[in-house]
Amino acid sequence: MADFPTPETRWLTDEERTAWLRLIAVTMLLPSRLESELKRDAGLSHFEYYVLAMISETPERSLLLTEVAARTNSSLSRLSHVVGRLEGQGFLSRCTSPHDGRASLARLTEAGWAKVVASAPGHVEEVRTVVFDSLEDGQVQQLSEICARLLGALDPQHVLLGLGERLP
Amino acid sequence: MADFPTPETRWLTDEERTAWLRLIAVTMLLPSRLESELKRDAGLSHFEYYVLAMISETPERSLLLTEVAARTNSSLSRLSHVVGRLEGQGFLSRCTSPHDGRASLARLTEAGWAKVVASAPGHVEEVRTVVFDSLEDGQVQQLSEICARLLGALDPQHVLLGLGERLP
DNA sequence: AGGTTTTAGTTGTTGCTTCAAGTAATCATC
DNA sequence: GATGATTACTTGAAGCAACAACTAAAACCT
Repeated sequence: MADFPTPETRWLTDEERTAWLRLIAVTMLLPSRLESELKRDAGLSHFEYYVLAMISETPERSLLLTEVAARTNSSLSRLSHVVGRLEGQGFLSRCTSPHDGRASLARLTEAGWAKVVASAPGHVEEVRTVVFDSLEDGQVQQLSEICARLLGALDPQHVLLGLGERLP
Repeated sequence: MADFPTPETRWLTDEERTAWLRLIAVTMLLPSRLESELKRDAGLSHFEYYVLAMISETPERSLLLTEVAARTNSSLSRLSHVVGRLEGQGFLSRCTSPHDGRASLARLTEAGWAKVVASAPGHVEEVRTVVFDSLEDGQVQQLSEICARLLGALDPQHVLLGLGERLP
């Protein structure tokens, strides 16, 4: 659209272009692969699994919705709908935070915990087959470092990795 | 679910786990970043842009829907809806293939070509800021190689890169 | 204390995606 | 050269996500 005032487009080199096409292909295929594996084996969407798994890793097996939303890069609206569904299926329950009347905690039920325990191995196996089995030893470290740098641009506060607030 | 016959889950090492969390964060954030940039600057979804851009790169500025679907990892159904919309906006037109009465060609209109020309620089700039400006020189090559390996598992036929059929 | 602002979450609408079913042209086979 | 199978797409219904508008609690600010 507004193409004129721009000094000059810095087009991609061939090397960059190839890397880009491959990266974009990965970001298209990887989510849908995980999606269908989880749907088939656990009856959950990847997002639903991710929410349950994240809550399951806390000591109390409960998390503030705001916190879940931040760590999953989801809007509170989306999360509210999804948590409503998961609650309807009996995997978690909502209760108002004792410290803050606005906030609600999502707490895993026994069924929810069981669901995670049952689904995790298959999911990890899938991750292993798709990602790590394909890579040489050194490449895991390389991938990690590269993604860390990309996240520096995509998520400067590192909210998604749950490191949002590291107190001073 | 069926968790028993599995020999033993091969859990992720710490290094792998970190790499995995970062990779998954990237696959969550990168698409939505491109999505909002394109929506804002060009009024297109990333998928719509990708379809137009892919067609624009052919000599005739036209492609079979099947081919587009394969290269974008989209179902024909999804593509049919999207192409319908893009046609409604005047960015492309459909016509039946002369060689195969079942197949249809999507051909860019002048407006469609203009749209791609207008949107591409901003999009490339965004890609550069988010991805390549963050990386050291060697890392572009590393990323490219790593993604190529992942695609080996995700897309063994390399359909997405448009290399599906290399005739004998 | 009172009023504004910010934060946390919910709800409803709109639109895109997926899924299932259907049509029509072509290929394959006998 | 008819019949069955496959391929290429279309269509309609259902579900999920994005967006906007709303409620309510807490924090902030004199």
